[in-house]
Parts: sequence; C-alpha cells; structure tokens
Amino acid sequence: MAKGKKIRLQDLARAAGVSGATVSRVVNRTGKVSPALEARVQRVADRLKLDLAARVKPRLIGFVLGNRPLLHPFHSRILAGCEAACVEQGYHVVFLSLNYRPDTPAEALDIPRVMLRQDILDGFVLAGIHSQNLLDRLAQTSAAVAVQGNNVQRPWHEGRYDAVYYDDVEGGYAMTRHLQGLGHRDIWFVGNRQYPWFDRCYDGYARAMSEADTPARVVAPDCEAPREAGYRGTISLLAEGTPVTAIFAGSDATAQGVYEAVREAGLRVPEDISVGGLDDIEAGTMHPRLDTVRIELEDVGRALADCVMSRLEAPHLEGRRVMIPTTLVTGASSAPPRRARMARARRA
Amino acid sequence: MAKGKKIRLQDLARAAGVSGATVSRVVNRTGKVSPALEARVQRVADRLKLDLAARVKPRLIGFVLGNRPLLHPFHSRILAGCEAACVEQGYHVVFLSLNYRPDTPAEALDIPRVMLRQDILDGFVLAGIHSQNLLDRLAQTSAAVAVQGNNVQRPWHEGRYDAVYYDDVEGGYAMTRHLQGLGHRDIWFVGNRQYPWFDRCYDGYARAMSEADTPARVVAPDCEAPREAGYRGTISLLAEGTPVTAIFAGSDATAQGVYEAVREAGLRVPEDISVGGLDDIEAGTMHPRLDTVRIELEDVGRALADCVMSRLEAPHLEGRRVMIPTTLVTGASSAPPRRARMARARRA
DNA sequence: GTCCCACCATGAAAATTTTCTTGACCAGGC
DNA sequence: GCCTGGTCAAGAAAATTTTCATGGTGGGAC
Repeated sequence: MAKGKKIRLQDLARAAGVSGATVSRVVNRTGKVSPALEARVQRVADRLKLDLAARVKPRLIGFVLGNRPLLHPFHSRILAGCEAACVEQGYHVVFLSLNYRPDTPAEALDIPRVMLRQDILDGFVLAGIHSQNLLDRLAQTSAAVAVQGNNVQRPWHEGRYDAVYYDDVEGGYAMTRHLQGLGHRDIWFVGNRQYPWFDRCYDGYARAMSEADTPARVVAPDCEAPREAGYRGTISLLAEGTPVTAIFAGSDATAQGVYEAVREAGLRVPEDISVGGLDDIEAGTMHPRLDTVRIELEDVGRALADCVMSRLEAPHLEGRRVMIPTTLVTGASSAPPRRARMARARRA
Repeated sequence: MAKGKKIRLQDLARAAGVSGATVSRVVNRTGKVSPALEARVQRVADRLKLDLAARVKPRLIGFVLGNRPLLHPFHSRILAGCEAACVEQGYHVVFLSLNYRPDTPAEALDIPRVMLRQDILDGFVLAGIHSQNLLDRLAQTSAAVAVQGNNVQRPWHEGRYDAVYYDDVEGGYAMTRHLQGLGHRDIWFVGNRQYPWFDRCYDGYARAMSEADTPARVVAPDCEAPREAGYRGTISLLAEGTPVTAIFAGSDATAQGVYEAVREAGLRVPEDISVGGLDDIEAGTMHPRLDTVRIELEDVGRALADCVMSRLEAPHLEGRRVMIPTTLVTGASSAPPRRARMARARRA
C-alpha cells in the first residue's frame, strides 16, 4: 500500500496472524503446514501484493550417475527427461558423478558431502550402475530416492524407494519373435549375462526360443566394452562353424561390433546374417539400419523424477515399480535366412 | 571440551572475538573476510574441534544447455568435464536446459527463476547455442559466466565473461592440409557457414586452400540436421558432375550423411572419394573409420568450470579467452585421389 | 467409555544468514 | 595539505530459518 516500502515476511506473518516460522514454512514448502493455514497465508500475501512464488527457494534433486566414466547418450537422455519433468514442478537437477565398489559396506562408502547434507538435495535419481550398498546408505538419510532399475547389480532388495524399468525383457522377446517370424531358428544371443541389462534381455530371448522349441544359445565374451564384446563374440562364433543365421546383440553398440566382425568374415548383413539390437541408440547411424528395440529414455527420466517428487509429497509409501514399455523398430538388418530364401527361390 | 555438548557458531564467534556474521561469512565463503580474520576463525575452530568443512554450504554452478532439444554427446562430454573440475573445488553442477530466441531483447527473456536468484547459483557455464541477449541479461546479475565460444551466434561482444574455444579453425586447416598431402586438389567443404562452428572450420579450410592456390568451394545445404545436410549436399555435388576427389564435412555427423550419399551413388570411401570430418564423435563407429579432428571436450568443460570458479574468486577481471587445441586423427577414410593412384600405377 | 501414547502442526526461542551502517583507508582534485 | 567521494571489511541490527517445546487429536488397548 505504502510507497513501495519493502514488505517483509514478518509483516505478512503479523497480517495473517501466524508466526514467522509458519510463513517461512509456507514460502519454502519445508515442513508441514495445514492446508487451511497455507491458504490463509497465501490469501493475505495476495492482498499485500507480495509475490510468494518469487521467494520460493528452488528445490534440488541429485541425478547420480553411478560408476560410468562418461555420460553416454543413454544416460544423457534419461537426464534430459528428468530435468524436463523437474522444471515443470519447480525443481532443478544437480548432476553428480559417483564411483564406488559394490562390495564396500554401506557405512564405508565415500559419498560426497552434498549428498549427505539434508538441506541441499531433497532427493536422488540413481542412473548408471548402482548396487545395494548405496541404496542402503541413502536409506539412512531422509532423502527420496528413485532408481533406474534395469542396471542395478543384483542381488538387490526392494525398499523405501521407487524403481523405474524399461521393458527390456519384453523387448528381447519381441526382437526374437521378429527374427523367428522371418524364418530364423539358429539365432544366437551375444552379450555377457553377468550384466543385468543383458541378462534381462536374454530372458526375453530365451522365452521366445523356448516357445519355438529351439535351444537358446549365448556367446558371452568376457569384456566390458559392448562393441568389443560384439566383435569378439561374433568372431569366435563364426570361427566355430556352428550354424547361425541371425545374431541378437544385447545392445546397439554390441551390434556395431557384430557388423564389424561379419564384414571382416566377408559376409553381409542381412543377406548372410541377420542382426538385431536393443536400445535404438546407434541404430540410426548404422548401415544397413539396425533392427532394434526402442527405449523411450526421456520417459524413463521423467518417470524417475516424478517418483522422487511425489515421494517428497508423501514420504512413507512403499516402493513403487514403474515399467516403461519398449517398441520394436525394424530397419534393414534382418531378412529371411539364406536357406529359406533359397528354398523360396527354388519354389518360384 | 565438555561432554559432546553441541558447539554453535556463536560459541566460535565469541571464542574468536568476532561477530557471528563474520563467522557465517567464513564458514560459507560468502562475502569478503580478511585473510587474517579468516585464519583466526579457522584456528579457533580447530582448537574447539569444530569441523568447519562439514558445514560449508556446497556452492552451485549452473550448466546452461542453450537451444538444443537434447543432450548430445558433444555437450555431455563438456558437462562431464565441467562436473569433474567443479567437484575438485567443492562446487556442484546444476543442469539447466534453456530455449530462447536470439532476437528477444535481453530484458524480455524468459529466464527461470533459479538463474536470477543471486543466492542459489554462483555462476554459469553456457554450452549449446547461445546469443548475445542472454549474455547481456546475465551481465545484469552478479553471477560469474563462462561461455563455450565456438557456438555463440555472431555477432557477439567480449565482456565481463570468459570464453573457452576449441581450435576448430586450426582443425579445419590441419584436415585440409592432410587431404592436400595425399594429393587432393578438388576438395569441397560441406556445411552451412551460417552456423558459426561450420564457419570457423571453413576458415581453416579456406586458408589451406588458398595457400595451395586452389579455390575454396562449399556446398551449404539449407537444413539444420547435420547428417541430412551432409547427405543432401553430397547428392547435389555428385549430381552436378563437378570435379571432386575429397569432401571435408564440417562435423562427423555431417560426414555420416556424406558416406550415405557416396554409397548411394555407387561410389566407395576412400577409393573414389576421400572424406574428412571434424569433432571425433561418431568417427569411431563409422566404416571405414573416419579421418577427423579430435576435440578434447572434457578439457573444454574443465576450462569452462575453471573460468567460472576463478572468476568467483576475483570478479572484476576482464574477459579471458582460453583456446583448447585440437588434433588430427587419421582413420581409413582418405586415400590418394584416383588420378594420382592411376598415375602412380602407370609409373610402376 | 476412558486412558495412554504417538504423532503432528504450530508458536516460541535459538541459531544463522542477510542487510544495513560505520569507520578506516585510499586516490584524486582543488 | 585538505577535502571529497568511493570502496571495503566488519560489527550491529534485522530478517529468516531451524530447532525445540507444547498442546491438541485420534487410534488402540483395556
């Protein structure tokens, strides 16, 4: 009312007949305030032409990239989705990179201070590779936690945190069915099942194979780099002379290695060997375009952020599980197997 | 001394003979405190066995990804470098995505509140695509700013902020010299010079071409997607029938489009046409492996973070320019031009 | 029905942070 | 040389946030 004299929260408190502490809680959304009181404070603020929204301290959520040396497009997209969802609700995302061993006891983990202080970050999204010990450690704090479930080292237990999955099991199943539909029976899976993301994908593959009464067969080269794994696995597969008309690589990057090995062997994709991938990250840049399974990673990020934010509203819930569906995307890396084509040619 | 009774900052203030405000300033590194006083407070804190470090409020720097719909590996790597450098000095990185038009006046820009509040983010790293108006807007705040310079829309003026560049001009020069060294003279540049990153790269190309007394020639397809641009540019180039033995694509992604068009025309890389790229992002996954120019993007990120942090220490400096060198990386996408090879064959 | 206990919203008080004020110091102009 | 204005560190005061204490409420046991 007066000539632009600064209005303090104290003034608002007095005008609304509540304590300064309560106004502080209303403004910053810290602590619980009954809806009635909150509405009253809000109303009085409006009357005093005091813009509460402008004084809200933006709240922060940590995006913890676990045990990955770099920010791969896979995680970038989760991060981007996460940020978009957060901003819509007035949160912001702090990017944190954290490396630790899965066998370090929870109490001995070397966690950056910013994660342990209760007053900086309200919650965490865990992406990358994580393990039970960090989850245990974070459970000791009051932070809200949501974890990208596909890439957590097993074993791990559900708890007071949410997990968001993408349906790689179903994706693996769909891809295998797709290859089978073209007439393939000798389909090999390339990928080391000790990594959970390959293992889940394999589960879908194995189900489809067993439904078709064909044996599930895996090459699991013991190396971490996915591309290298695809390359080496395919080399050894082709060297053995085992019958193989299609290769299902557990990730697009692995499929790149498969392409390389197939080419080096003087064979062509898809004429000699069909190839399938999973994740749709590199597929678009490959020649021929890879048949793969699309994962809506932005949706995964959004779901993770939504979990954390809703958990902050209602802390004492049991852990939820959210499943993001995947879709088969066909490119040009699969074709009917040679024998089938030859048979068809004969028939014609 | 007493039986674990909580020590308050007030106690420390009294013991050190300073005001509570000063202790607060020392602990949180806000405001200026003379070294002498700071040392005294620190000393007394040690004596009282009060761990000041544990109470430091971690400081935050915003990483502003401008006008990019997604977090490309290019920017991911800058972000990762940035985060690494920040953590070393007790800072953390808030990831922000911001879209705005370059022609909106600085005052009218719709900036998220978190960026305008002085008390949340101490500084900003600008990556992605930015323009002068945002720089002007941020100059009105007291935040420290460092901008990734290559991708700022021109024109823009130096000011009270630092700029970190990678040497794409020199990279463009080196790549062109490399192709010339193989015997190429009909080298075309593919990339739209209206984008500063292509323009700078072109500058290096043009210098090398002029030094070799050959004309600089550009195809600049008018489309934003780099891969698409490479594809369309090459198609039109080959359709024209102009002499061309090598194509220098302004980015690896553009080079992917070039590969595609060359293949569709029934030609081979490098036998028929040599291809060079720039940025070393996709090069490793291309067949044949692309000759390109490596940019140490993590170093760019580190340098950006270092600029912001040192500017926070000493705010009133003029803007610095930091240049990160680039290096030529040869793959298998270049070879002597057909004519030269044929001549050599004749000689043999 | 009544007692007990746990929980929770709230105000009061304490602690901390931010703003405002002061006095010292320095550079430049007269 | 002396005044003036500007800058800046630091304390004082104000504002805000956090912690602590309290009283009310509701659910379950007896």
